[in-house]
Amino acid sequence: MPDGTSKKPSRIQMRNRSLILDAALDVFSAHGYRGATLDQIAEAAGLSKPNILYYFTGKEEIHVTLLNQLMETWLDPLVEMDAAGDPLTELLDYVQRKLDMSRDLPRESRLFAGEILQGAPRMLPHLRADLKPLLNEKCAVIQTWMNDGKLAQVDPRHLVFSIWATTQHYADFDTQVRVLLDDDPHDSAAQFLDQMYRSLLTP
Amino acid sequence: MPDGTSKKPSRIQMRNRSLILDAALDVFSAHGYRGATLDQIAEAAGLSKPNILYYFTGKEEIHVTLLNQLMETWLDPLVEMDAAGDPLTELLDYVQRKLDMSRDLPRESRLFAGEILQGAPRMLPHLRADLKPLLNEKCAVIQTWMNDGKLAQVDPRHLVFSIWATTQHYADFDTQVRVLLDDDPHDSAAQFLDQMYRSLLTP
DNA sequence: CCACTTTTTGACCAATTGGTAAAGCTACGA
DNA sequence: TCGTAGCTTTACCAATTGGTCAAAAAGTGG
Repeated sequence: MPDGTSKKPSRIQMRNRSLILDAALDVFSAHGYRGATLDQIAEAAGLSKPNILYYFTGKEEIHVTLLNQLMETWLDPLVEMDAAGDPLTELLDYVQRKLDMSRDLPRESRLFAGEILQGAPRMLPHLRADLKPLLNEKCAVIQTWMNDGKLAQVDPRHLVFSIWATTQHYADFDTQVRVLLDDDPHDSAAQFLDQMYRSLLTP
Repeated sequence: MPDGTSKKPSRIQMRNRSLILDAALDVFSAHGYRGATLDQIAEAAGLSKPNILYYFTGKEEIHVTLLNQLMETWLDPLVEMDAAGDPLTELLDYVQRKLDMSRDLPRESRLFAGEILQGAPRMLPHLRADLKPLLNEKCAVIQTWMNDGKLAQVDPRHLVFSIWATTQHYADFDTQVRVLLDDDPHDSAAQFLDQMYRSLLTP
C-alpha cells in the first residue's frame, strides 16, 4: 500500500491515481455514488479491482477525493470576480465563465449536482466552510456596487443562485436540452444569458 | 397477483399501491434509483418486501410508474399558459407556478432531476413524445407574442430553460440553498424572479 | 358457518458488490 | 546478478439486494 505519510509518490502512483480518479469521475457522474461500482471504475481505468484498492482505501475515499478536488475548481470563477473591476462587466463575465465550465467540465457539474441532490452527505462541511464565506464576501461586493448605483437593486444571493442554476442547467440537464434543441446550445445560451442579466442589472 | 387485466382494483389494492408509491417517491428522490432498496421502500410503506412485489412486478415498475405519473404533473403549469391571455402576465404567472411546485412537490422535482441527470434512461421517450411537442407549441406562442411587440425579443427556448432552471433549483439544490440562506427562500425568490423576468421581457 | 378468493408472510436463492489475503511479478539500485 | 520494495493479480469472502414460492391468514359472498 502506498504510504500516505511518505514524501514522494512514485511516477507510477501519480499515473494510476489519476487514471482511477478520471475513470471514477466518469462513472460517479453518470450513475451517482451508489449506482457506481468498483468494477465499472476498474474497467474504465484499465486496472483490476484489487489494484484500485491498492491506491485507495475504498469506494468512499475515491468519491471524497473527487469532491475535494472539485471544490477548488468550482469556486474559482466566483473567486475571480474582482471588486475593483467594472460591476456589470464583472458579473456578465462571471456568467460566461460558469457557462463555459458547464460545457468544458460537464462531468464535474453532474458529480456536484448529484451530491447536492442527495442532501450533500459528503459535501456539507465544504459548503459551510468554503462556499458560504465566499458567497457572503462576493454578495457584499455586489451590494456595494448596487449601493453605488452601478447596478440595479436586486437580491444578490438570489442573483447568484440564478446564475448557478441557469448555467449549470446546460450540463446537468444536458440530456433534456439535447432532446429539445437541435443545434448546439452553447452559443445561443451565452447570448440569451448575456441579454437576461444585462437587462436585469443595468441600472 | 392483482390481475392487471381485470376491471376493478379492490379498495385494499388502491390503498396499498398508493402507500407503496408514496414511500417509493420518498426513497427514490432521496437516494436515486440505484441507491434505493426495496427494503427501504417496504419499511417506509409499512409493508413487507414480498408484499410490495405482490403489487408491483419489480423495482423498475415502481420507478416507471412514478415517472409516468410525474410527467402529467410536470407539464401542467406549462399547459396552463394561455395564448389568449396577457403575454407578460402569462409568463410571470408561469414562473410563479413553477416556483410553487418546487416548494410543494420537492420530491417530484428531485426524482425528475435525478432521472435526467443520469441520462433519462427511462424518460427519454416521454421527453420526446410529450415534452418536446408541448415546448414547441408554447415557444411558437411566445414567438407570436414577441412578433406582436408584446414582449421583448429573446430566444423562447432558452427563456423556458432558464425558468425551469431557476425555479427547480430551489427544490433540487435545497440543501445548498439552506446552507447559504438563513431564512426561507420562497418569498424572496418569488420577488427576485418576478423582477428578473419582468425586466427581461418588458418590451 | 363455509368455501373460495385475495392478501400477507417467512424462508429461501442467486447475483452483485465492496473488500481481503497472499502469492507472484516487476523495476531498480547495489 | 541479485535482493528488495513496490506493484499486480488470482482466488476468495461476507453482506446486501432483487426476487421467488408455498403456505398461512384474512376477507368475502352465499
